[in-house]
Amino acid sequence: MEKSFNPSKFEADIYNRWMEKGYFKADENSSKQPFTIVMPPPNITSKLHIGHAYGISIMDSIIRYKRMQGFEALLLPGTDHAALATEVKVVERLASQGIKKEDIGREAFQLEMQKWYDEFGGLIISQFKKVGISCDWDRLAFTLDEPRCKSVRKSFYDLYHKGLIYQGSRITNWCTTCKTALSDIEVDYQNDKGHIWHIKYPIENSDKFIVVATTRPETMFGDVAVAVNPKDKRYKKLIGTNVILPVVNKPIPIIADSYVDIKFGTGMVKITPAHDPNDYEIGKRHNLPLINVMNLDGTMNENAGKYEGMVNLDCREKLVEELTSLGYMEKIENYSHNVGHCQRCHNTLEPIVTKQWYVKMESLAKRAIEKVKDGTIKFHPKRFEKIYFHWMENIKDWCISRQLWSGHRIPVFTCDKCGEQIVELEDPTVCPKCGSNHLSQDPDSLDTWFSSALWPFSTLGWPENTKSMEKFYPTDLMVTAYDIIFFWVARMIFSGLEYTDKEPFKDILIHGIIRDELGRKMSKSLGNGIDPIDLINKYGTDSMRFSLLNGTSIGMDSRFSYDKAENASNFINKLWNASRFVTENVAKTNFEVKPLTELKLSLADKWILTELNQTINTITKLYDKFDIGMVCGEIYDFIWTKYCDWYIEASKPSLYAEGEEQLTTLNVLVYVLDKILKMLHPVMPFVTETIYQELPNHIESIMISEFPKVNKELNFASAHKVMNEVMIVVRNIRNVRKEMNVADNVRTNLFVETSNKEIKANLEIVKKLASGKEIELIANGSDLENCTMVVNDLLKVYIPNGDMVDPVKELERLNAELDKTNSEIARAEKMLNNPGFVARAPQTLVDAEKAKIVKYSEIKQNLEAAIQKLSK
RNA sequence: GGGAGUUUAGCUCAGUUGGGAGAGCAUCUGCCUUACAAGCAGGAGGUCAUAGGUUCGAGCCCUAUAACUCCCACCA
Repeated sequence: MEKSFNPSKFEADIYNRWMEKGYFKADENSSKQPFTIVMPPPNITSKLHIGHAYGISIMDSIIRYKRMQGFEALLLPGTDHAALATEVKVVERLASQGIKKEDIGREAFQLEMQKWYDEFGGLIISQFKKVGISCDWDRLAFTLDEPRCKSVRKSFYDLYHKGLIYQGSRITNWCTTCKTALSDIEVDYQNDKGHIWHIKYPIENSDKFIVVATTRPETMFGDVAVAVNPKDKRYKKLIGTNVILPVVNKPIPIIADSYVDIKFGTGMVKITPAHDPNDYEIGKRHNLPLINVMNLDGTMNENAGKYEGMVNLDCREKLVEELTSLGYMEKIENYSHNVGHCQRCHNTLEPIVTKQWYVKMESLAKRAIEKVKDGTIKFHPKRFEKIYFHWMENIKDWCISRQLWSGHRIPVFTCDKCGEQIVELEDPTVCPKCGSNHLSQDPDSLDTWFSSALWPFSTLGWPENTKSMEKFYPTDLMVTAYDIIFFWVARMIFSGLEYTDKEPFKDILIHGIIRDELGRKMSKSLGNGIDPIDLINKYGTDSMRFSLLNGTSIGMDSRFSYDKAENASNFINKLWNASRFVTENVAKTNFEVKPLTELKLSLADKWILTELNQTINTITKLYDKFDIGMVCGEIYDFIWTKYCDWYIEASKPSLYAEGEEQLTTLNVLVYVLDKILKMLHPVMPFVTETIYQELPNHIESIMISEFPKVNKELNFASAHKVMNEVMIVVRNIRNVRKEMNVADNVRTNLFVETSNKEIKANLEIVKKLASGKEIELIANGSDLENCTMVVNDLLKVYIPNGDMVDPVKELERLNAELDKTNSEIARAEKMLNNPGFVARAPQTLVDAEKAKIVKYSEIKQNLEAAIQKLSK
């Protein structure tokens, strides 16, 4: 093995070999139990970002674990066309060349979209491969490809004919830049600073006036009433009278509606049903007309009189001037309030009444709620259920039409002659009602989330009854960030239940987002984004994965820092060097693999094997809980602290001996390393594969090896306990040496007094760990002069002081030890003297406290004897 | 306005059903000990946000308070 691990040298080759061998493929004809994760398809809007890398690292770790456990593991990859988001990008790109999409027309524009998809789709896939994900590339899906078009068509067809899709005119959020309607959740609210204008509306046939406040004065051309609260005593008399709309000079009635807040502003609200959702509702209740004053591009229409054709904000400015000059302006105040913005282009949205397609949500939502309530679908962490329920229980009909040229076109055809609406699985050519062949298709596209909602089953071949559907559906796990619970998770759930009659997945793992070092969201405008590919180039894929995963807990955000990447990199170096140590010693000897049960194991061997079992047990549970963050921490500790710091050091004496002892130790070293690599492989696929290939008994690839299981034959509880005590003594000896200012490179003789057979048989281990020069077993150390003593209940170790130790200091140290021991005894006694504790605490705990008293009393005696001797 | 989350070492965060406060980084001391100085060994550093309560026992459970973060709603 080389001196250090060089990721860039190995990774691409290893990945290609895995692909060539077909390890990533999932076989629908397999008899193994399936485990399926369908990957959330990234938008092909640009390249991979760190959030993708994080999510996919979680998924890949889980899928590799399941594969090693013998599941037919499928990680299904794909990409999303993200109609609006991508269209915005393509429009921007064309604009930079001075081209408008209208200039080139729908068909040519779609070619531009295709160009974009080809360019970035390929890039994203190659980047995913760099992250090392083991997905079945033969199944690569795209939300806009042929099979997915069929799924979309079928689902629309079904919903339409069940009467769950309808067309209606109502007020919707409209982006005047993107020139499309948006669904409610595509609106981002921002607190914008603006003004609130207080405008006088004269009362008809009177010289008095009322005052209404508005943040959008230009909408007054659409005013059809002024509303007051029916309980508002100030205005009771005015209800039913008219006010004159200034500039327009039209009478509108004062109406009563409980929606109006008496305390807010003047308690009078101008009602503009065509441009405000609340006014729209009030208008409906009072049968008021709708007066639309705006064109879809944000300019004013004929209802704005002389302002027709003017952009709304210009109109606002001019109108305010006119109102002021005519004396209608009461006052203008600064005002900040939440304003809806387009999620994609960030432009201010205008609520406008348009004709759109909607999905009726009530029945769909009901079932989707039930399946989470009854535990068929589980959220991890569970608290995200609440967010889901809240949204589902208050859901409004879903606006699915978008006035875009990209994405899935709405498959509704209308007969130009008789007006018949036709929705079929294939494009119709003649009208089934009148036979006319003059049919026109709805010009609009579907919300991109309409196709995303079908993803868990459209990717498996639905609506065809494929073998893959049979084998892998319902899928097992969905892994995604909390920010798309509404957009995606909720919609997949009701869609899956509606179309396939099954839940689309059993478990949903919700992860947090990766923030920057200061805890800020990564964003283009802040320029604080971290490119995962840069990280891979600098630290390697395994380090990147580990730095994103280690120490995270599910559902929680985490901060990225280069320290973490450094730490991961150091960890790999540690593992690499430990492996080098093992394999080089294997190479030096006549190594042969032997079953460990046939070997005479040392105390340290038994200890590490018992620790290994415990770690396997813990890690398996953590993987099963999808808690990859803890998996990383647990295995990090096992490798670094247990295997390297203790076991490898303890193994050296017998390793440098020859014969049976050496062979045994090497076998244990190799055995444990093999398990380590396998446990770590799901998280760090490349370095583990590289090292694994150096092990003497390896198979073709670690990827297809079996995940470690607890081996009960290799559990040594009592040896484990003894070794733990030895370790405590060793630590104490090291501690004493420090206190006595013994340099680390100075070795001292050690005299050991013990009745424990295991310790007697493993003195070399103690010598090695405690920097001993020579070690000798003695029957009774009380005769030894001028020694420092370290005690435990199992053994006493005497260190001859030589000239360098100050007896006064040693006395101080022993007294401090004694104090500590006394306080331990006092603590245990206090607990045992508490009748409540003895009566109510579990017996094991009570016994443990009693045992402590015995143990520490023995230590106390030894310390007191030593102190007495030294004081003489 | 409604809801959720967070608050633990200087920093980033773990902490399983309540049973002696943990890691990484940073810091201090000593070591080039034949895997690793990207390392080893040993320290120091905490009123677990605050105040109550339940309990033999609370970082963990309950109640209130404070600060920060996020989501939903969108009062002109």
